[in-house]
Amino acid sequence: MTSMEKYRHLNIKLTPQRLAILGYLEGNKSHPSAEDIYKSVSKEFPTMSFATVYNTLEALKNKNNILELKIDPAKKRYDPEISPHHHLICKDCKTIVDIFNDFNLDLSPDLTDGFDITGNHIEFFGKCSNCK
Amino acid sequence: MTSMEKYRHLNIKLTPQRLAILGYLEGNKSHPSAEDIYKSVSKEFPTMSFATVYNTLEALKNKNNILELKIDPAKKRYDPEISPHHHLICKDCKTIVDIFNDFNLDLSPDLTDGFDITGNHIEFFGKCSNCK
DNA sequence: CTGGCTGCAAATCTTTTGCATCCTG
DNA sequence: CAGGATGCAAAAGATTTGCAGCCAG
Repeated sequence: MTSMEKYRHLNIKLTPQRLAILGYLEGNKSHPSAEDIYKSVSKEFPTMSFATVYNTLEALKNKNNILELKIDPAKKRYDPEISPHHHLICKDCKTIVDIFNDFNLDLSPDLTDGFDITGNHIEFFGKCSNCK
Repeated sequence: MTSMEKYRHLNIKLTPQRLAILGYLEGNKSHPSAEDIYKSVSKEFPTMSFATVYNTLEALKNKNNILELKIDPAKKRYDPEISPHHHLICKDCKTIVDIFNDFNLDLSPDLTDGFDITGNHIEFFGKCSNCK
């Protein structure tokens, strides 16, 4: 299957830049920032601009093909793993690891202040083996 | 008890500006941003600067007197409630509500990639009664 | 007294936007 | 061939920093 075929279902224009970004994200477990993506894809496309990176990330987010993570207050990070999961983050080096455990997080309605709850996400924090 | 006495244990210099910020935060459940704090305290101290707000928030964070929330990617928000709790956020208006439920979030060590886990935080998201 | 704090302004960093040109569908 | 995408540069926001003068302890 060509990459064009693989991503046709996204219904977005598949430019070479976008295919390069999609290729970089595919199976990527590093939870990269926009700058990480820019730096990597720039090697292949030296004229790549940040606007294109952000534009593409926005499009992919709207198509539910990636998640935008708020875990690092300094910058957004992106996750191509869209099945429900949680995250474990190193307080020192900000490494992020996926956690696929299933937890029961039901809330009794009297605690939810009238909200309709549509989802949840757990952030575990600690220190990774490298930083210990 | 004067506010001086109330905050002496923080072991930071208690300037009038800092006391005003502490007073604004005391019992505040709105999870304000630095700008919210600046706007409010500026009424009392028209020469207040953002540097002082950030400086004070940084000091309080280091003294474990407030939490810095990453819930809103656009800006940091601060929480004077430091006992362990979780948050419920409205995807539309970004209102944040505290959730004091206790959840069992143990992770088997084979999932934690060698991390020492020191804490966790659950973010519930949904739509508040106002935005529905 | 003196080291930490304040206020102001400039700098930094991430993300967004305007616009002319380009190219996918 | 039209509308969306690209690249560049400038703008926008939030946060940080440098520094001279100030004041709480």
